[in-house]
Amino acid sequence: MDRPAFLLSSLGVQVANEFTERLRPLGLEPIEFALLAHLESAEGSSQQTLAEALGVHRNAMVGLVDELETRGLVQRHPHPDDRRAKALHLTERARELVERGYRAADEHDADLLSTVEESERPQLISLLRRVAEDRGVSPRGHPCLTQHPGPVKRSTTDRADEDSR
Amino acid sequence: MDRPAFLLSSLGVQVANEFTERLRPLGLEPIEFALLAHLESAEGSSQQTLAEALGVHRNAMVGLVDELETRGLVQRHPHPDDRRAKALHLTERARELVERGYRAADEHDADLLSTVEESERPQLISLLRRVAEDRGVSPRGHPCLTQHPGPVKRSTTDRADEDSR
DNA sequence: TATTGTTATACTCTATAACTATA
DNA sequence: TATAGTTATAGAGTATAACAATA
Repeated sequence: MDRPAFLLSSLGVQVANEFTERLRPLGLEPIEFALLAHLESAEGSSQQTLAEALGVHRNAMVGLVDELETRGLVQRHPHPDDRRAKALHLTERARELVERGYRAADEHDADLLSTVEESERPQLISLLRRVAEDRGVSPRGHPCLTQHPGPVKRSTTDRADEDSR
Repeated sequence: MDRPAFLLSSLGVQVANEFTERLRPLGLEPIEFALLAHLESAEGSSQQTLAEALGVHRNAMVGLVDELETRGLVQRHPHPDDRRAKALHLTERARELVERGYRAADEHDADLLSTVEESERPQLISLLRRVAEDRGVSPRGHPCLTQHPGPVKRSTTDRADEDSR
């Protein structure tokens, strides 16, 4: 099966699964790593803001933060500008985990490229980036694995014009 | 984010979602198309055999076949060699759908490659195939979208060596 | 009146076990 | 005793709606 679409999607799922496995020893799910990593460069964000950045619903963010707070990785502080909101902060332990997560990602990348000639790597990356940009790939996370596919616009009137059945 | 792993996984999920959308007008889910397409080249297979080929559990296969049978796309005949088994057969309508599905896949592939120079396409495909082969990507379907991730080997003793919490 | 965080509920999916009829 | 297909049930995950506090 040399179809580009087939290759890309099965390879993509495989790679996402591999990353999940590399994160497992750190005790992090991909969405949790994404949350912590994003928070690291936006310390003090509100849950709402973070939720939008990660593409999860604010209701789901509650449970996510609950879990990470229980594990001592994030803290909810009062938000300086808005008394309704919580300002999220990373703990020292979380910062270490994020660093280890990035290192895992580096190792993963190196492993992925190991079969590709050094000289071909820039081209592969540039081709992938070009295709991804062309399709407007959102720089979010791994919707597949993080199980936050977003509202699947399949409202009432859908399935209307299907021709089987 | 130019990490190969990140590019590959987000692009893969995107591409898989696009294919799902292209299949929608045919009234087929990816797993259903996979089932019909596979059956086309293995007419008369038992549910068990097909289930293994597609990477779904035999229990799940029942509902899948039920649905397709209701829609008049597959038929359960008595299996010539084994009275316990059902021999699955495609209807004429299903054959047309499979052809349209393949055509949708062709269009999708063409669209994917439209931003890539004609001269670069063979190399892109060969690179992807090389990486995929190196990782032992199973030639199955789109586990992500078909929602059949298989048993997630996360047995009792798992999560033992996690270091957070 | 709108927004932030929260909780509760309903819904969808899937994994498991158990049953039957055959082998 | 094992296997093919089936069914039922429980569990996980997610989406939706509704609420209190604040803007």
